[in-house]
Amino acid sequence: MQRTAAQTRVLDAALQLFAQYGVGGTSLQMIADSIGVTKAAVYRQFKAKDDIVIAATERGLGRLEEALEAAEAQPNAKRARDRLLRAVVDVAVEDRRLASTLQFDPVVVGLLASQPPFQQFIARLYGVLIGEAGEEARLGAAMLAGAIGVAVMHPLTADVDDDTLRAYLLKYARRLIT
Amino acid sequence: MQRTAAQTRVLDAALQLFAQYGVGGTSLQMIADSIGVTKAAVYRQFKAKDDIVIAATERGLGRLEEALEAAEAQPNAKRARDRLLRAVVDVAVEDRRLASTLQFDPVVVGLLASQPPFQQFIARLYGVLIGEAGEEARLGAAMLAGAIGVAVMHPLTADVDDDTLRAYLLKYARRLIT
DNA sequence: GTCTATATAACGATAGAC
DNA sequence: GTCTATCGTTATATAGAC
Repeated sequence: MQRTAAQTRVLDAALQLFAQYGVGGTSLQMIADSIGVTKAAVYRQFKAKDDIVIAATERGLGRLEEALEAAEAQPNAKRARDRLLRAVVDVAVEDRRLASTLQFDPVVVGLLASQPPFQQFIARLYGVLIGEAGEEARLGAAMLAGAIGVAVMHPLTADVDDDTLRAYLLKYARRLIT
Repeated sequence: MQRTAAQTRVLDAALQLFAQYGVGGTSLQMIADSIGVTKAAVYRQFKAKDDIVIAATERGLGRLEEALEAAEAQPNAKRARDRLLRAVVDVAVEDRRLASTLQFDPVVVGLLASQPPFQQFIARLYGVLIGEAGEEARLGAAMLAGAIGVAVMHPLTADVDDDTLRAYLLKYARRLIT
């Protein structure tokens, strides 16, 4: 989806506020104030608050789309999984706060559950990461999702630089899904 | 803190709604309706919504208090850590949805950050789990927190029974902090 | 402890001028 | 694309009777 400059400004401000206050704790007034316009100007770009949440999520997950397609085209399952895992870690580290907002915010979770395209995307992601595997593999994947999402924004890791964080995450992540 | 029966009814209803809709998405009207009384009756028990959130969190973390004290009294650091880890996993599994609400809800996180007693409790918890260790141990602990919190409520693990979940969580958890 | 009723503020969202 | 002004709803919270 191609966004105008005004829409991009709204999304940038919204994502920052969502990460800090949660989606439910972020009002359109706060978004408008943060950009320096009125609420009406924001509504001109997105006709409802839900649309802002959805667009923000699309932008966040969009960065994984390319990596997912590449992984699905890779015939070697183990290699596909490893490359996708690397992409997931990259995105999470690069956008530390966004990662946990999208994964854990109750409003985002509830909204995404009602949007089939998102469910399908997530299903494809896990399909590559754990295949059609059994109980133990599913549990490992669930722990992996939480481990990455939380580790990148946890106070304990706030002073860890990106490269180090990436390296450790990959190392431990492989322990969880191998 | 000793609670009256009326206060307990409020907390029970609040926790269930918090887990389902998030704290920000749960109004006092919803809590009152769920109990079958009016808002005014709820305000009689807790003078503000924040107080309900704090009391609910206290009750959730209170179940770890005893285990934490026992662990701190244990001279063998490795054994102390393992016993505390077991208690954390037990509480998380037993109250699957509550665990992630308390850890990840933006409102809870923001509110707890302004309550020194909670910060101290969390610091004590991590103190036993990772000691005064370095970067890698801190990162392992952060991943561990996310892994447990997410795994117990993830759709991928919804059909895994408690005993199996506990066993797997302990097994993988030890891979993260050893 | 619970009720009715209300104060006050903020929310999401829209109309219409510029 | 942004503004002022406003609608209708819901939120937190309180006063006072029973």
